[in-house]
Amino acid sequence: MNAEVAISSLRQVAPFPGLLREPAPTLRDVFVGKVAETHAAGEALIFEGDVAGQVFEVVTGVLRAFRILPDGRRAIMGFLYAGDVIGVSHYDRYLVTAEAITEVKVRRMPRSRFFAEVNDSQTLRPLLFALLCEGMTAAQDQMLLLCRKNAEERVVSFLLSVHEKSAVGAMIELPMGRLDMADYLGLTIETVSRVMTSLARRELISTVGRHAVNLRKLSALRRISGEDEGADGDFERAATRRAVWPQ
Amino acid sequence: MNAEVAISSLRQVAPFPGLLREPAPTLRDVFVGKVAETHAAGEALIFEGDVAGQVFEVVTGVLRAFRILPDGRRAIMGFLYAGDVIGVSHYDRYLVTAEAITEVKVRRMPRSRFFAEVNDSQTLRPLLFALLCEGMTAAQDQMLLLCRKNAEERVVSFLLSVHEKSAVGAMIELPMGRLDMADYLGLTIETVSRVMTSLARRELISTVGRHAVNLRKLSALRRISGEDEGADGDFERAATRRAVWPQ
DNA sequence: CGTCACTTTGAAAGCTTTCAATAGGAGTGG
DNA sequence: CCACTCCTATTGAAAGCTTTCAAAGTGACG
Repeated sequence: MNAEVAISSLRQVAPFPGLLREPAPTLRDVFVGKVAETHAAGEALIFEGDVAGQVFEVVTGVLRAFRILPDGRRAIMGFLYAGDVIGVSHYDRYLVTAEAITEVKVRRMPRSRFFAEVNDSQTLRPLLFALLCEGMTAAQDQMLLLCRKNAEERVVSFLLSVHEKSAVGAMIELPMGRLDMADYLGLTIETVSRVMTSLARRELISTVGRHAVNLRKLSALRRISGEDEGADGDFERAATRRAVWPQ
Repeated sequence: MNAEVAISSLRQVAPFPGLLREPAPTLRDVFVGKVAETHAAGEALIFEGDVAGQVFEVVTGVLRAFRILPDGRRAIMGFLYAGDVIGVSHYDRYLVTAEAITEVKVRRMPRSRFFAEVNDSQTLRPLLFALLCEGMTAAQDQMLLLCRKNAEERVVSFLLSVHEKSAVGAMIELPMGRLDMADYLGLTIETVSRVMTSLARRELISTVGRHAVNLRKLSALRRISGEDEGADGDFERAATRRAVWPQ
């Protein structure tokens, strides 16, 4: 498990993950020596609006980070996996609530110490910078998805992104429930369910229980996701749909 | 104009802008001495996918930063105002295309030098960090908007966010066209237009030409935006709409 | 003052949501 | 170990909001 974690963490930072074999420094190095604490599924580690005193590193398990509108509507900003860090911001309050989806193990440290250590280290600093850039890129991908993709494209894009994170053949795990997926993709639970059913009926995927999916036709799924260049697809439509962009 | 710019730039960085009176260091200090270049409306400064060799600082004017799906659908990730910086990332390619909406003046420098200078400066480094955090927060606000708000809430939220950036009474300027607003808010141009018309008919706003709006009833608009706590509103609905969140 | 591009408005269609009911899984207790 | 119960997921039908298609209106600019 630890090796897997290290690899996934590496990929976030190294431009060419395949080229790296020996252990490279990662942000998680700041947390060495801290004891890992365990939280049960459903527990919240931090609450939106609370004073942001601590920074956490996910060692094991998956969390959801979300914000809630006053009337109760929830939007999940992202899912946190091993190697991810929560609570990094220059605001004095947490911007999201982070809740365990599965049982999780995390290590924590005071935010002030975290920043001091990272700031003093010539090797750690670029890693924090890279982490923030990764986060920004993920956020932009998500904005593109929410802004311009339909329900099927959203679900397929999500499945593929999970696949990229944890590529073990064509099998992916979905620790989160359908409601989490819906609140992440800007859909309702029913729509997510319908899309999944439809994909399965077309044999593009097959569900294995509620929390695992077999991506049976990856290339077809990539085409559906909306981000495929359509190498074999119709070039015409792509060129004529919208006149590139207005001046 | 310069004074205005400095103020808006300060707000982005200082936790308590009201407390600062004398010139504080800002990221733009890196660009002093660089000549400002002018670009006409419609011109692109950087292209998504191009090698990211340069970092730009907006001196004057407004730009749009966007990504495009293979079939031509466009999503605007954000609008860039004076004091904003483009091209900062640890990827070697630009992630977005940045196009001038109005005539703009920018200052540029090689990315490598930008990073070297920021990295060497004890005062500049936290400013870059703050900039990234600001960007992350804006992205999360946008994800919440795109994920869970309806058309009217989106448009009103946008108008209010512009108002916060450039509060000059109740008047705001919208240098971008309706299509830009639509591609930023995940709507169509027609829907944006309809919402604007509806708001005007209800006298919550009044449009002044195409590029200026008078926010006539700010508190009502805040209530509509979806983010209002509803101090005077019905507390019941907020509490019962969704059972907080599922375990 | 005419042209062109952008915006507004209308009507119909479509996709997603809402409401409702059934089905399925996981955990608990007998 | 199996039955029961509860929570989550799936499915169906109708409603609703936004989009699409189409046309008229408005403003900027040469």
